[in-house]
Amino acid sequence: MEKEIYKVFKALGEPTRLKIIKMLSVQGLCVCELSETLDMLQPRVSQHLKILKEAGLIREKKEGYWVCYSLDKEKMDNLWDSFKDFLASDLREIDGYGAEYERLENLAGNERVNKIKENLTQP
Amino acid sequence: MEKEIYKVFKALGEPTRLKIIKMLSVQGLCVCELSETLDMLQPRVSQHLKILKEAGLIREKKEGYWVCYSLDKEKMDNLWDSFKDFLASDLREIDGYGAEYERLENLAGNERVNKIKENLTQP
DNA sequence: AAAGTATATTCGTATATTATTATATACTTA
DNA sequence: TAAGTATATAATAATATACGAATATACTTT
Repeated sequence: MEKEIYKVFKALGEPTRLKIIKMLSVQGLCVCELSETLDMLQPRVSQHLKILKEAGLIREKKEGYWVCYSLDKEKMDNLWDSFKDFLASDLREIDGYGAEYERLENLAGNERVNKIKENLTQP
Repeated sequence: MEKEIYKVFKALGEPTRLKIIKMLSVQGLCVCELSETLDMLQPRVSQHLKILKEAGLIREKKEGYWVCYSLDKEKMDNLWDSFKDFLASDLREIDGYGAEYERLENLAGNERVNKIKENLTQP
Protein backbone atom coordinates (compact mmCIF):
# COMPACT_ATOMS: atom_id res chain seq x y z
CA MET A 1 0.00 0.00 0.00
CA GLU A 2 2.81 2.44 0.80
CA LYS A 3 4.39 1.02 -2.32
CA GLU A 4 1.56 2.56 -4.26
CA ILE A 5 1.98 5.85 -2.48
CA TYR A 6 5.60 6.30 -3.37
CA LYS A 7 4.86 5.36 -6.96
CA VAL A 8 2.18 7.97 -7.28
CA PHE A 9 4.47 10.63 -5.83
CA LYS A 10 7.17 9.46 -8.18
CA ALA A 11 4.80 9.84 -11.09
CA LEU A 12 4.06 13.42 -10.05
CA GLY A 13 7.70 14.20 -9.33
CA GLU A 14 8.82 14.73 -12.89
CA PRO A 15 8.52 18.02 -14.82
CA THR A 16 7.08 16.65 -18.04
CA ARG A 17 4.46 14.61 -16.24
CA LEU A 18 3.50 17.51 -14.01
CA LYS A 19 2.99 19.58 -17.15
CA ILE A 20 0.78 16.89 -18.63
CA ILE A 21 -1.23 16.79 -15.42
CA LYS A 22 -1.66 20.56 -15.55
CA MET A 23 -2.82 20.47 -19.16
CA LEU A 24 -5.33 17.76 -18.38
CA SER A 25 -6.60 19.86 -15.49
CA VAL A 26 -7.70 22.39 -18.10
CA GLN A 27 -9.45 19.89 -20.32
CA GLY A 28 -9.36 16.32 -21.56
CA LEU A 29 -6.91 15.93 -24.42
CA CYS A 30 -5.78 13.27 -26.83
CA VAL A 31 -2.16 12.37 -27.30
CA CYS A 32 -1.63 14.43 -30.41
CA GLU A 33 -3.12 17.48 -28.76
CA LEU A 34 -0.86 17.06 -25.78
CA SER A 35 2.05 16.52 -28.10
CA GLU A 36 1.30 19.72 -29.97
CA THR A 37 0.46 21.79 -26.90
CA LEU A 38 3.61 20.77 -25.07
CA ASP A 39 5.72 20.86 -28.23
CA MET A 40 7.04 17.40 -27.52
CA LEU A 41 7.40 14.31 -29.65
CA GLN A 42 4.46 11.94 -29.48
CA PRO A 43 6.30 8.89 -28.09
CA ARG A 44 7.56 10.98 -25.21
CA VAL A 45 4.03 11.98 -24.35
CA SER A 46 2.73 8.43 -24.70
CA GLN A 47 5.40 7.05 -22.41
CA HIS A 48 4.67 9.57 -19.69
CA LEU A 49 0.95 9.00 -20.06
CA LYS A 50 1.55 5.33 -19.48
CA ILE A 51 3.33 6.04 -16.20
CA LEU A 52 0.59 8.40 -15.09
CA LYS A 53 -2.03 5.81 -15.97
CA GLU A 54 -0.22 3.08 -14.06
CA ALA A 55 -0.10 5.40 -11.08
CA GLY A 56 -3.84 5.76 -11.41
CA LEU A 57 -3.79 9.51 -11.87
CA ILE A 58 -5.44 9.64 -15.28
CA ARG A 59 -8.08 7.80 -17.22
CA GLU A 60 -8.32 7.10 -20.91
CA LYS A 61 -11.29 6.91 -23.19
CA LYS A 62 -10.85 5.34 -26.57
CA GLU A 63 -12.92 6.57 -29.45
CA GLY A 64 -11.81 4.84 -32.59
CA TYR A 65 -8.12 5.42 -32.89
CA TRP A 66 -8.29 8.51 -30.74
CA VAL A 67 -7.56 8.21 -27.07
CA CYS A 68 -8.79 11.02 -24.87
CA TYR A 69 -6.99 11.34 -21.55
CA SER A 70 -8.34 13.09 -18.51
CA LEU A 71 -7.52 13.50 -14.84
CA ASP A 72 -8.92 11.03 -12.37
CA LYS A 73 -9.73 13.68 -9.82
CA GLU A 74 -11.10 11.24 -7.32
CA LYS A 75 -7.87 9.27 -7.37
CA MET A 76 -5.93 12.50 -6.94
CA ASP A 77 -7.89 13.50 -3.88
CA ASN A 78 -7.58 10.01 -2.42
CA LEU A 79 -3.84 10.23 -2.72
CA TRP A 80 -3.44 12.82 -0.03
CA ASP A 81 -5.83 11.04 2.28
CA SER A 82 -3.91 7.81 1.81
CA PHE A 83 -0.70 9.59 2.55
CA LYS A 84 -2.05 11.11 5.74
CA ASP A 85 -3.39 7.72 6.79
CA PHE A 86 0.03 6.28 6.12
CA LEU A 87 1.65 8.90 8.34
CA ALA A 88 -0.92 8.48 11.08
CA SER A 89 -0.99 4.70 11.25
CA ASP A 90 0.93 2.55 13.69
CA LEU A 91 4.13 1.09 12.29
CA ARG A 92 2.90 -2.41 13.01
CA GLU A 93 -0.09 -1.88 10.76
CA ILE A 94 2.06 -1.08 7.76
CA ASP A 95 3.19 -3.94 5.60
CA GLY A 96 6.93 -4.39 5.74
CA TYR A 97 7.57 -2.11 8.69
CA GLY A 98 7.61 -4.77 11.41
CA ALA A 99 11.36 -4.89 11.77
CA GLU A 100 11.51 -1.12 11.84
CA TYR A 101 9.00 -1.08 14.65
CA GLU A 102 11.11 -3.48 16.72
CA ARG A 103 14.31 -1.59 16.16
CA LEU A 104 12.68 1.70 16.96
CA GLU A 105 11.40 0.27 20.23
CA ASN A 106 14.85 -1.00 21.10
CA LEU A 107 16.35 2.43 20.69
CA ALA A 108 14.92 3.26 24.09
CA GLY A 109 17.47 0.91 25.61
CA ASN A 110 20.41 2.75 24.16
CA GLU A 111 22.03 4.47 27.13
CA ARG A 112 24.40 6.59 25.15
CA VAL A 113 21.59 8.06 23.12
CA ASN A 114 19.38 8.52 26.13
CA LYS A 115 22.06 10.45 27.96
CA ILE A 116 22.36 12.91 25.15
CA LYS A 117 18.63 13.11 24.64
CA GLU A 118 18.09 14.22 28.22
CA ASN A 119 19.58 17.55 27.23
CA LEU A 120 17.76 17.77 23.91
CA THR A 121 14.56 19.66 23.50
CA GLN A 122 12.55 17.81 20.90
CA PRO A 123 11.98 20.14 18.02
CA MET B 1 6.96 27.50 -8.09
CA GLU B 2 5.81 24.40 -9.95
CA LYS B 3 9.49 23.57 -10.00
CA GLU B 4 9.32 23.33 -6.25
CA ILE B 5 6.21 21.19 -6.43
CA TYR B 6 7.70 18.56 -8.65
CA LYS B 7 10.82 18.46 -6.51
CA VAL B 8 8.83 17.85 -3.36
CA PHE B 9 6.88 15.05 -5.02
CA LYS B 10 10.12 13.65 -6.32
CA ALA B 11 11.54 13.69 -2.81
CA LEU B 12 8.54 11.73 -1.57
CA GLY B 13 8.58 9.37 -4.53
CA GLU B 14 11.39 7.13 -3.34
CA PRO B 15 10.96 4.16 -0.95
CA THR B 16 13.85 4.93 1.38
CA ARG B 17 12.84 8.53 1.78
CA LEU B 18 9.22 7.64 2.35
CA LYS B 19 10.38 5.28 5.09
CA ILE B 20 12.42 8.05 6.68
CA ILE B 21 9.40 10.33 6.54
CA LYS B 22 7.30 7.68 8.22
CA MET B 23 9.85 7.16 11.01
CA LEU B 24 10.02 10.89 11.62
CA SER B 25 6.24 10.98 11.82
CA VAL B 26 6.57 8.78 14.90
CA GLN B 27 9.20 10.91 16.59
CA GLY B 28 12.17 13.16 15.96
CA LEU B 29 15.31 11.11 15.38
CA CYS B 30 19.00 11.69 14.86
CA VAL B 31 20.86 10.20 11.95
CA CYS B 32 22.31 7.29 13.88
CA GLU B 33 18.91 6.37 15.24
CA LEU B 34 17.45 6.42 11.75
CA SER B 35 20.40 4.45 10.52
CA GLU B 36 19.85 1.79 13.18
CA THR B 37 16.08 1.71 12.92
CA LEU B 38 16.12 1.37 9.16
CA ASP B 39 19.15 -0.93 9.20
CA MET B 40 20.91 1.20 6.64
CA LEU B 41 24.39 2.62 6.47
CA GLN B 42 24.71 6.11 7.82
CA PRO B 43 25.85 7.84 4.61
CA ARG B 44 22.81 6.52 2.83
CA VAL B 45 20.54 8.04 5.46
CA SER B 46 22.40 11.34 5.42
CA GLN B 47 22.14 11.60 1.67
CA HIS B 48 18.40 11.10 1.68
CA LEU B 49 17.96 13.47 4.59
CA LYS B 50 19.70 16.12 2.54
CA ILE B 51 17.24 15.68 -0.29
CA LEU B 52 14.28 15.80 2.07
CA LYS B 53 15.68 18.92 3.68
CA GLU B 54 16.20 20.62 0.33
CA ALA B 55 12.61 19.79 -0.52
CA GLY B 56 11.62 21.52 2.70
CA LEU B 57 9.91 18.49 4.18
CA ILE B 58 12.04 18.14 7.29
CA ARG B 59 13.84 20.39 9.75
CA GLU B 60 17.06 19.80 11.59
CA LYS B 61 18.09 20.83 15.04
CA LYS B 62 21.75 20.63 15.93
CA GLU B 63 22.75 19.89 19.50
CA GLY B 64 26.47 19.56 19.64
CA TYR B 65 27.42 16.93 17.14
CA TRP B 66 23.99 15.41 17.22
CA VAL B 67 21.46 16.47 14.65
CA CYS B 68 17.85 15.76 15.41
CA TYR B 69 15.59 15.61 12.38
CA SER B 70 11.85 16.07 12.45
CA LEU B 71 8.98 16.55 10.02
CA ASP B 72 8.04 20.05 9.00
CA LYS B 73 4.36 19.35 9.29
CA GLU B 74 3.35 22.82 8.20
CA LYS B 75 5.33 22.44 4.99
CA MET B 76 3.76 19.06 4.42
CA ASP B 77 0.25 20.41 4.77
CA ASN B 78 1.06 23.35 2.51
CA LEU B 79 2.25 21.01 -0.19
CA TRP B 80 -1.17 19.73 -1.09
CA ASP B 81 -2.68 23.20 -1.04
CA SER B 82 0.08 24.45 -3.32
CA PHE B 83 -0.56 21.58 -5.66
CA LYS B 84 -4.27 22.23 -5.78
CA ASP B 85 -3.60 25.93 -6.40
CA PHE B 86 -1.31 24.94 -9.22
CA LEU B 87 -4.00 22.80 -10.78
CA ALA B 88 -6.67 25.44 -10.34
CA SER B 89 -4.74 28.43 -11.62
CA ASP B 90 -4.91 29.85 -15.11
CA LEU B 91 -2.10 28.71 -17.40
CA ARG B 92 -1.05 32.30 -17.97
CA GLU B 93 -0.44 32.79 -14.28
CA ILE B 94 2.07 29.98 -14.13
CA ASP B 95 5.66 30.79 -14.86
CA GLY B 96 6.87 29.10 -18.01
CA TYR B 97 3.47 28.03 -19.30
CA GLY B 98 2.86 30.96 -21.66
CA ALA B 99 3.69 29.07 -24.82
CA GLU B 100 1.59 26.13 -23.70
CA TYR B 101 -1.35 28.46 -23.20
CA GLU B 102 -1.02 29.80 -26.72
CA ARG B 103 -0.72 26.42 -28.32
CA LEU B 104 -3.66 25.08 -26.36
CA GLU B 105 -5.78 27.99 -27.54
CA ASN B 106 -4.76 27.35 -31.13
CA LEU B 107 -5.92 23.76 -30.95
CA ALA B 108 -9.43 25.07 -31.34
CA GLY B 109 -8.57 25.95 -34.92
CA ASN B 110 -7.62 22.43 -35.86
CA GLU B 111 -10.41 21.27 -38.11
CA ARG B 112 -9.37 17.68 -38.24
CA VAL B 113 -9.43 17.42 -34.48
CA ASN B 114 -12.67 19.30 -34.18
CA LYS B 115 -14.39 16.99 -36.59
CA ILE B 116 -13.48 13.99 -34.52
CA LYS B 117 -14.27 15.73 -31.28
CA GLU B 118 -17.82 16.39 -32.35
CA ASN B 119 -18.48 12.73 -31.92
CA LEU B 120 -16.57 12.41 -28.67
CA THR B 121 -18.22 12.61 -25.31
CA GLN B 122 -15.75 14.24 -23.01
CA PRO B 123 -14.97 11.81 -20.24
C1' DA C 1 46.27 16.95 23.03
C1' DA C 2 44.47 12.44 21.69
C1' DA C 3 41.04 9.29 20.94
C1' DG C 4 36.36 8.65 20.00
C1' DT C 5 31.70 9.62 18.09
C1' DA C 6 28.11 11.56 15.00
C1' DT C 7 27.47 13.42 10.77
C1' DA C 8 28.53 15.07 6.08
C1' DT C 9 30.75 14.64 1.77
C1' DT C 10 33.23 12.62 -2.10
C1' DC C 11 33.86 9.25 -5.50
C1' DG C 12 33.13 5.12 -8.17
C1' DT C 13 29.81 1.98 -9.86
C1' DA C 14 25.54 -0.24 -10.75
C1' DT C 15 21.04 0.75 -11.91
C1' DA C 16 17.15 3.46 -13.43
C1' DT C 17 15.11 7.07 -16.07
C1' DT C 18 14.46 10.06 -19.97
C1' DA C 19 14.25 11.28 -24.75
C1' DT C 20 14.91 10.14 -29.47
C1' DT C 21 14.60 7.23 -33.51
C1' DA C 22 12.54 3.61 -35.66
C1' DT C 23 8.91 0.51 -35.99
C1' DA C 24 4.51 -1.75 -35.04
C1' DT C 25 -0.44 -1.64 -34.26
C1' DA C 26 -5.14 -0.15 -34.81
C1' DC C 27 -8.31 2.20 -37.02
C1' DT C 28 -10.25 5.24 -40.85
C1' DT C 29 -11.24 6.79 -45.28
C1' DA C 30 -10.51 7.51 -50.10
C1' DT D 1 -7.89 -2.54 -50.68
C1' DA D 2 -4.39 0.99 -50.20
C1' DA D 3 -2.91 5.04 -48.13
C1' DG D 4 -3.10 7.78 -44.17
C1' DT D 5 -3.52 8.98 -39.20
C1' DA D 6 -3.23 8.32 -34.13
C1' DT D 7 -1.17 5.82 -30.83
C1' DA D 8 1.86 2.39 -28.68
C1' DT D 9 6.02 -0.07 -28.26
C1' DA D 10 11.02 -1.27 -28.90
C1' DA D 11 15.72 -0.17 -29.10
C1' DT D 12 19.27 2.87 -28.10
C1' DA D 13 21.98 6.60 -26.19
C1' DA D 14 22.42 10.13 -22.75
C1' DT D 15 21.68 11.41 -18.26
C1' DA D 16 20.42 10.98 -13.48
C1' DT D 17 20.04 8.46 -9.23
C1' DA D 18 21.05 5.32 -5.42
C1' DC D 19 24.24 2.81 -2.91
C1' DG D 20 28.56 1.60 -0.68
C1' DA D 21 33.37 2.58 0.55
C1' DA D 22 36.44 5.81 1.93
C1' DT D 23 37.30 10.12 3.82
C1' DA D 24 36.47 14.65 5.93
C1' DT D 25 34.41 17.52 9.43
C1' DA D 26 32.72 18.87 13.85
C1' DC D 27 32.31 18.10 18.29
C1' DT D 28 33.15 15.66 22.90
C1' DT D 29 35.49 13.46 26.47
C1' DT D 30 39.33 11.62 28.73
